[in-house]
Amino acid sequence: MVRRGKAAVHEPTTARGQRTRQKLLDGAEEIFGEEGFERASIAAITGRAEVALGTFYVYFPNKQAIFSELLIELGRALRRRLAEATRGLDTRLAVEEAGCLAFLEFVQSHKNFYRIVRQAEFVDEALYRSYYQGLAKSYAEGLAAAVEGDEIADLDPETVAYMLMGIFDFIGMRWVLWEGQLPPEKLLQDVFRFIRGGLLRAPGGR
Amino acid sequence: MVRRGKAAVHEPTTARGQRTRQKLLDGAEEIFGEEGFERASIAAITGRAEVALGTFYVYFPNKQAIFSELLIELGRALRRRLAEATRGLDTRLAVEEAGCLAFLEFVQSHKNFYRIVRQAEFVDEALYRSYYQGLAKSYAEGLAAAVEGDEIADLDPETVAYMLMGIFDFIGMRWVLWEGQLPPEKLLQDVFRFIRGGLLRAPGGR
DNA sequence: ATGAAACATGAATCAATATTCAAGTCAACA
DNA sequence: TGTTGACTTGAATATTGATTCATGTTTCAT
Repeated sequence: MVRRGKAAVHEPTTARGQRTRQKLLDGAEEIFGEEGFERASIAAITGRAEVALGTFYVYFPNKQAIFSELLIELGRALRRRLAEATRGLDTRLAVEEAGCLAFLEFVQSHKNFYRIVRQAEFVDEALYRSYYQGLAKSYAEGLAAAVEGDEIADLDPETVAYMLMGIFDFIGMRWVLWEGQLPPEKLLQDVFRFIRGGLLRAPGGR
Repeated sequence: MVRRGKAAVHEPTTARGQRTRQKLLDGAEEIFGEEGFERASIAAITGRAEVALGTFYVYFPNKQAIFSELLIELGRALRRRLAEATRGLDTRLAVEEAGCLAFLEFVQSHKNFYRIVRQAEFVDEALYRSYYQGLAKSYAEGLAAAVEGDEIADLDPETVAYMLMGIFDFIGMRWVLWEGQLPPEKLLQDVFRFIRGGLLRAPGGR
């Protein structure tokens, strides 16, 4: 029999438990997004979730645990969405464009997404890195294949992955986060033109 | 006569005071970088600065004030450095390359820079935005001139500014922050090739 | 129907720390 | 050298909030 230092934190077995746990995750996403990790109090989270304070500790051992779970969940959801949005597209540029749009739309429907990811740098640095490393890795694989197939210029795939993530991140910040809307179509076209130019066989030396 | 709710927080008039205030700013940069705003305690800051706890409140009214001042200082220092590094260059692409390198080097010598900027989103959101908006504005002006002079493709300058900032930000994170070094020359060349491709007259429709 | 798991509750504990303040120390000038 | 304003000190205050726990309540298999 395993002895634990603390009361066991169990996965809920009943439907009621599942619901409560989910309410806590939802509340936490909102509160963390609004206040940031440190200023988010457990009381605020349970308040938003409409459960009592103590209930929190039935499902999570501490504040950091629910945050980390949230980050993992959001990362998974984003990647699922991206895979879905780009499935079956046959040119790399089409993948980029669809992926960019899906990303921006995802952010728009998870406004607290950015803020949670950024907090993560201070809350759970290892997880923060693996979030980006994971994204970059699968991104780079797709790019490497496109390089292989001579579809795009021969640039280091990981480097390109980080550049593209940076572009999307900042465009998302500027428009979705600050203005609450997708960038106007005209600007989105400029984003795509820029990326297209960068990915296609670029001019050689200076 | 102006009445204040609190004891006046004065700028130091003597050299000793100047030194002490600066020690506090330096200590704060380190501690904020290491711990993040919320977890950074005033005691830790004064400890690092080697002054007594109470001394802090002689120079700053509260924790947020020193943080904001730090962000403003760092922003200023970065822009000064960028202006210096790109002064006199005559092609836009040369400006981009020199600016990119100067940025990465700046980050390397101010390791806590990133973390402070990112914390800012939660500590002083207005200042955080104006930090990026200020950078983007002067960036966009340079780009607009290059578009005007038909040196680069006709893309929305502000959009391009955010894309480039995103690229630099992520490359800096991946290499300088995570590896503690500038990207290998080979990768830097790929970054420049990508940017060159994006900025030059990009292929039209798909 | 009923007893045992599961689940829910919120007052109490306990540590951390931002900020204040009353009492010193220093440096320079008259 | 005595005086004064500038500067420094660190103990005391006051609040906040994470976490615990003893006590109810609900669910459901039998």
